[in-house]
Order: sequence, then C-alpha cells, then structure tokens
Amino acid sequence: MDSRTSNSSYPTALAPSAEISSQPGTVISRPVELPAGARSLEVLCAKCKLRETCLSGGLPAEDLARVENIVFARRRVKRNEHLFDAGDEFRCIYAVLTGFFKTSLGDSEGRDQVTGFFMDGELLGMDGLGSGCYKDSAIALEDSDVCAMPYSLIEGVARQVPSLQHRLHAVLAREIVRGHGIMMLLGSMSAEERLAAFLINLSKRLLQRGYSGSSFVLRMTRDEIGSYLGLKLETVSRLFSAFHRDGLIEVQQKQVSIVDIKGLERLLAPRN
Amino acid sequence: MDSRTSNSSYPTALAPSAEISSQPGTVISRPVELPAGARSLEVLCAKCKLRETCLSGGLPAEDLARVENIVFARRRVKRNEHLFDAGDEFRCIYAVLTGFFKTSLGDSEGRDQVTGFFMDGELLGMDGLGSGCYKDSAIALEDSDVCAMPYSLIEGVARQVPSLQHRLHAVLAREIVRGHGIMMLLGSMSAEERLAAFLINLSKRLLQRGYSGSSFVLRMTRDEIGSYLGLKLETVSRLFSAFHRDGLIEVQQKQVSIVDIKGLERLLAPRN
DNA sequence: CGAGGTGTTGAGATTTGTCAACCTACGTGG
DNA sequence: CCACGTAGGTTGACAAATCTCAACACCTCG
Repeated sequence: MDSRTSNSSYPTALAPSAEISSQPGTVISRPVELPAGARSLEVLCAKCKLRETCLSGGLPAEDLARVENIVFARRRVKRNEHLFDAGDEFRCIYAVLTGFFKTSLGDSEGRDQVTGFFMDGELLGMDGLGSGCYKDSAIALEDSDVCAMPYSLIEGVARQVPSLQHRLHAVLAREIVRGHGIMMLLGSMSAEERLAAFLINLSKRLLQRGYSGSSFVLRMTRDEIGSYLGLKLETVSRLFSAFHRDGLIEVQQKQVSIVDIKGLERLLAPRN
Repeated sequence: MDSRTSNSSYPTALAPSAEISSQPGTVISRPVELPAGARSLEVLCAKCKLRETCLSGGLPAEDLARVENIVFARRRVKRNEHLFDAGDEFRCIYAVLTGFFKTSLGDSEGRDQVTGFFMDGELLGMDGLGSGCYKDSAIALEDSDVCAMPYSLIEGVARQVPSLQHRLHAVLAREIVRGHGIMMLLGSMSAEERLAAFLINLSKRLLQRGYSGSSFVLRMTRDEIGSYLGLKLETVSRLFSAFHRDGLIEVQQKQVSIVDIKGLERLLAPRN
C-alpha cells in the first residue's frame, strides 16, 4: 500500500482523481499519442484544488474554459516508472495531480544529479521546451497521476489567451528562479544548512497543499536527498541523527516530524 | 584601457555598436523609461552577428522585421555598474551586445552567489518574468552594451509571430537547462572537475563567437569564479596553479591560455 | 522467513576551507 | 610620468568539513 495513506497527516483531499481508470491496461508509460481533438472530459481546471501552482493558476474565470482544452489526458505513473526520460521527444508539460516525482540528470561520465522533487500541482518537463527533447528524466517516487498538456496545444491557446501566455512565462521563470535557489544552496551553504533548508522547503510546500508541515513521510531515499543536496548519503543520515539529537526533529527512517522549526530556521542564519 | 583590446585574440568584430553615444550624460544606469512607440533605428537584428544565441535566433527572414520592433534601445553599462538589481521592477529582457556580465543572488542571511556569466548574444533578466521584479542582479564586469527588449512588446509580438513565441520559450528553457547543468557541477563534481568544466565552457563560448578559445582574459576575479563554482578563492587560485604545473594551461593573473584542452576534458571523465 | 534495498554509525582518509603573509598589477593623483 | 595605495592573486601551514570504507541494523516484499 502507498505509504502516504499510512501517514495520518495526509488528508484524502485529492479524492476526485481517484476516478481515473487504473486498470493495468490503461497505464501508459511512454508519452501519450495525441489523436488531434481528443481529450479527457473529466478534466476541469476550474474545479481543481491544485490550480494555484499549476499552469491555470491566477487565470480569470472567462479564460479558464479555453485553458481546459489544453489538458489532453491524465496519465497514471506507477512507482519507479519514468514519466519521461532525457532524450525522449518533447511533447507535453505535465502537472502532478497526486504523487511525488524526482527529476534527474545524467552526464556522459556517469554522474547522476537529482535536480528536483515535485509534488501535487507542480509542473514537469519544461526543460524540454524548444529543443525537441527532454533534457532530464522524471521518475515517480510513488504511484502518481499527472495531467498531460501537449505543448502544441499550449502554444496555440497562449497566442489567443494573453493571460495564459503570461502565466506560462511566469511558470518558466519560476523554474529558472528555483534553479538559482538551488545554486545558492549548493554553492554557499554547509551540509547542515542544506539539509535544514531542504526540510523547511518541504514543510512549506506540504503545508501549502493542506498536509501537515510538521509530520510527513519522505518519499525519497537518503541517497536521493544527498544527490539533490550535493552530499553523500552517509552525511545526510548523520545530519538527520544530529538534528534528532539536538531536538530539532524526530526521525525514524522515512518518517520525519519537525519539532522545532524555528531552530531549523536559525541554522540558516549563522551570520549576523 | 579595456583589457580586452590588449588581447590580440579578440577581434573587433562588433564595430557597429561603437557608434553608440557614450557621453557620460547619456549613460542610463536604471531601467530605461519607455516612451511608447519610440525606438532606436540603428538596431537591425537581421544584420546582427549575435543573432543565433539571441532572441531573434533561427527566425525566418519574413518575421525578423516584426521582431526588430521589440528592440527598444541600446544601453551602455560601464564596468561595475548594475544593469538591474534584485527587486527592481521587471520591464526588459536584455541581450548582451558587447561586454561581459555576471548575475548574482543575495539572500537575507548575507550569502552571495554568482549564478552566471554572460557574454555577447546571451540574454539577461529572464528570471524577472511573471513576478514583476528581477530576482537577481546583473553587473557589468567590463564596459558593455546591451539591447533592451521590453517585455510588454515581446508579449505582443509573440502572440502574432509564432516563430518568436516558440523562440522565447526555447531561450527560457535553455536557461532552465543551464541551471540544471550548474546543479550537476555543484552537486556532483570535485573542485578540480568544476574548474576544468568552467574553463572548457568558457573556451567553447568564446570560440562560438569567433574569439580564440585557447587564449583569453578572464573578466572575473578568483572570488567570483569561486562563488560561481562553490569554492573559495584560494582553492580556485591553487587549482589554476596546479593546472599550470601539470601543463594543462598557462596562467598569469587574468590571462589564461589553454595548452591541453584534451587534458582538461580528461579531468572530467575520471570514471570509466 | 529470507533477501535485497535502505539506513545508521564508526574510524580514518581526503578534500576543501581558514588564516595569514606576501606578492603583483593597476589606477589615481601628484 | 612616477609613486603609492589598494584590490586582487598566490602560497603555506593547519583546521575543519565531508567523504570513504566497512560493519551492521532495519524494513519491506515476495
């Protein structure tokens, strides 16, 4: 069973998406084909609780109907399945409906870097824009559902709906800024500061989504956290233990409770 | 005198821009005001040698004229001047015509991180899109000229010229991908590998622009390189010396010659 | 119930940072 | 045009942070 459901701090807020057909046969693990004109009638951005972070966020009601035409289909992605891989042809931007993803980047020398973790409402695949193929891989860390938004449709609607055009630019810029934040994290912060920042960020994003920000289950391994933070898994593990010892958090494997968020925040401000 | 001109490897290829008025009085160091309709008649993307990396890159000839309307004005930025600062109202995306910039990001705790170096043809300010203000600061590392492209105009033209819309998305995505590359650099590479990657990258970009890729003058200090690479300036300095000792490069202060590019590339591939 | 993936912890090695001294180059102003 | 001041660069000795290797514990899933 999905470990999320064993954590009482997660509400079942996303029930609507439970109607998605989940028979194995309908699971499409490579980019969907796009029979022009077809689309899932179940998708209604106007009723989606995740709209604020998603592409439709902040759009005036009168434009929403147009934008809903973009959402071609939902797609179920099982744990460890790849939503897309680096090098796959770029067709869609995806919005996470439920679940949790990592994106990672490999280089020719065998290095592997986790470039982000994505939860409900967040967008995946924007790096594929313009070049024809995705530059990193998106992998589900738990069974997940996504909305697939074909770029060909986004382009067309964006030309006709300025609010969407503007919004698209905003989410692209947000991704650029996110990158800059990680550069600061990796370039200017100690291991301790990085992990504190990571936990605080995770906590905030969970809270925004109506989950508990103080008690949650990590969806990723120590190794994945380490890759993301530029640390070895042992260092991450030791820091979890140290934070626990110092009364900042409770940890037991993937279950984390933040006991003293102020204390974590103080770790980020050693200067002054 | 500008140190670039003392380096014979730099051609004077960008002569046309030398006509820009450079009396102190015309130097505008804050974002230009935008008297609607006005624009510099000297700007002709069609004739610009930097078009390939710039916003107008790859556009069909018939669309270029429309796009040229976007370029509102050139602006001269003196060494150490700020093209924009984090928090300034976002109005324009800038293309570097001549010169060299760094972008850097400060946080509330006084950390400071260089997020990029930008040379001719490269674009600055895209992180300001959507949020109304720039998120980082752009500082000229030598006297520079930029093209200012007001976002309000870009938006309008992009709606009417699909090729520009597509191109805009592509350059935004390119910036996202650049960020991912730096994450890999900072998260997965040793100090030695980072500096080697930095030099190789610089060399490639200079070569693309018709400069020498093997002999060049660094525009930034060791401290700025260090910030960008997540290293201390002493470490950067030691590595330069070590590369010199190993016969990979010649260094004397800011003057660098790459002697053995293959050797540098080998440093990036220690695995195998 | 066993296997394999994941997490923890220790000891010691290595890399990188810190502090300090000194050197070099460049721009400014006399 | 030179002298000086200052920012930037180099190098050494040492300290500290992080990694490596290794052993073992835990947990989940089949």
